[in-house]
Amino acid sequence: MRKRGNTGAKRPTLADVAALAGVSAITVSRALRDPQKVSPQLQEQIAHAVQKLGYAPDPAASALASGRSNTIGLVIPSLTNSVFSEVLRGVYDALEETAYSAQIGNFRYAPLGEEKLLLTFRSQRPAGLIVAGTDQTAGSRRLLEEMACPVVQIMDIDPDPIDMIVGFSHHDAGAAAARHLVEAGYRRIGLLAARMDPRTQKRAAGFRTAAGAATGPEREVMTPEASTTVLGGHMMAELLAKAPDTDAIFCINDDLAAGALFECQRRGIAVPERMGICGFNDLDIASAVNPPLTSVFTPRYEMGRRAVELLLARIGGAAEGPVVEDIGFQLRPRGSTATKG
Amino acid sequence: MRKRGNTGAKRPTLADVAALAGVSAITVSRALRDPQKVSPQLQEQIAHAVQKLGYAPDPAASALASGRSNTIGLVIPSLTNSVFSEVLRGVYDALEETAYSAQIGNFRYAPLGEEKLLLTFRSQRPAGLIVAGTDQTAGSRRLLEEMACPVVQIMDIDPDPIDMIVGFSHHDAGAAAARHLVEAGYRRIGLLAARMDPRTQKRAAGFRTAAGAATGPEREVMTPEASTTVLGGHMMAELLAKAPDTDAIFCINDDLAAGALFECQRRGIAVPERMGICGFNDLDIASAVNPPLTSVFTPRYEMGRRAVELLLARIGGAAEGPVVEDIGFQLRPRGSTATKG
DNA sequence: CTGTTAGCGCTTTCAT
DNA sequence: ATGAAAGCGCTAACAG
Repeated sequence: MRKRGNTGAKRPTLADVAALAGVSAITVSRALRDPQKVSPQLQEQIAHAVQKLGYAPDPAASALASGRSNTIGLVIPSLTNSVFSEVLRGVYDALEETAYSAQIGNFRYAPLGEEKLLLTFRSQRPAGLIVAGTDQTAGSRRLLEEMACPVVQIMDIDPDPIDMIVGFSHHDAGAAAARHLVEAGYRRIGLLAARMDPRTQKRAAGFRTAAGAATGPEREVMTPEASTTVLGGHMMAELLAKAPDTDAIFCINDDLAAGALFECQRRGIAVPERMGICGFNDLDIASAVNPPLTSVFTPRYEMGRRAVELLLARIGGAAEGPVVEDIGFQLRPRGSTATKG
Repeated sequence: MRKRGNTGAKRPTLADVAALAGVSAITVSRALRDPQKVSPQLQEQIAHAVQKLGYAPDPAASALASGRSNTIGLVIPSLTNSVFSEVLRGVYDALEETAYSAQIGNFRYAPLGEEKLLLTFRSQRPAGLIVAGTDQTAGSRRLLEEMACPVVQIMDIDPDPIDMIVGFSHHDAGAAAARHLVEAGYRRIGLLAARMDPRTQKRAAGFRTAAGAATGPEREVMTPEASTTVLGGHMMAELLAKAPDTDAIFCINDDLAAGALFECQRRGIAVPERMGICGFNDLDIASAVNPPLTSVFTPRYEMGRRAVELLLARIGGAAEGPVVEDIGFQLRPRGSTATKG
């Protein structure tokens, strides 16, 4: 067995490229970062030398010398949640072909995890930061305010962002779901909520406000557990045990909603006639089941993309000052809440 | 509005800590990286100074000086695929509390994307690399072989790994599904496959071999599209159109399988009596639907964890030499293939 | 166990 | 438009 690893040949440096191109290192550096500052003549020679040597800049050296990295930090509470994987996709897509790359920090909903991550990120001198939500701890908020780079909050909206924000109102979204169910004729509406993070709570609060007398604490089933489809089934069962006359439910996300639907099928409870179901996020599964689930679409991919765009604009010199973008949501009525009787 | 960013106060450096603790910089460096090399006395003073100044090491400077970073690179073809998000979770969990952090490279199934990513990673001098699959291009394979760090391939198994490998045989897994369906009494078995990556193809090949005369090309529906539950429904419809007498299907993953089940429900096709369904991966959805779906469980989270463990062991000095770990899979029979009549 | 000396590869002045 | 010198913050190698 051959020994692994590039034991010989040191990787080429700027100096090597410079020597081969017959210029100085700094000229190569410029040609690579800001080509217009170098004559076309030299650009050509340099490009040739880079090509020939297979030169790739050392990001560590660059970061050290310049005091900033090409990293965009992304701070999220979960990796598995499909909501965040869509955001991630948007972020990565928007970063494609730019000089920047993403670094994901996952604090797994740990109370002090976010602060710890921000400390780590700070030492990396990121070019920009994207953080989920508006409910940072005081410590996190201070860290973010003092960060020497632009910051975008996503997933939620707030008139007083740390720096920039792009998201939507979870309160309004919950309220929209409630109004839809009431308009569809349901009068005893339950609530299924898992993973009680701040945004979940806001949706729940909006729902309660708008549903008014059509709902009540006796029709709520909540758990701190992460939501899964299986869990949705269990929670539906629990709700039916404690409030059997419930005629509709708002589920804080589509996994739960799908699970609730399956539980209804098992029990022979007709959806939407005997039980209306409204989910949240409009995942793929929502439109695939029978009947398809009414859900509230949220622009997750777009939020990721947009956050990066805002960052890049600011890095590129856009004026400082708060930016607040409400990206909206969209109630999508489907068979699971088709007007009652 | 206050100007954002830490405009004043430069961040403290090793030298600042050293001065405050009354020692030299290198001693601080050692105390932080390898405490046993420093007397308890000085450790204390240094810890105190670090605390007081809020010192955090600069990873760029460290990487530049030492010639290696604390980054573990992860090269995967997709971020949205729930299979990879579980792997990610395993990787992040295993990295927790270590000095290393993950850097995700997503090449989105682009033909030359992987090579491009590896080039980028190489310039970062990663501490280790995790790559999905065994079907690298010749260029990627060469890059990986020459990488000056340990490399783990995951998701698949191969007797001749680049360096280390942990995964399972997709061929065998596909074969196991086929045998199960045949043993359950099905005789005209179809195949639904999307996103035809190398592992998908191996599962399909294993399925065909083991199903023998119980399947055939006329019962296969394939597409390069990414698989979704909605797509599973469409593909089921297509299969029923071209081979109406099909009595069971193997779906290359659970999203497809769930979609196929829903399509059967829409058409009043009884599962498992008139149509058996076997999925793949054993996602949460598989056990939540009605009837629950037979599926092949794959240890995705565990693969992510184990890959990191192998890397850390090697970094920590474990002997060189190929490592091949077959982590297995597990057929989980459920209602959707309950023995036929 | 602790310190000194050099330098990692790049970018920032400041000249020319 | 190009270059020379200096140094970013840390660690390797060698002393003591």
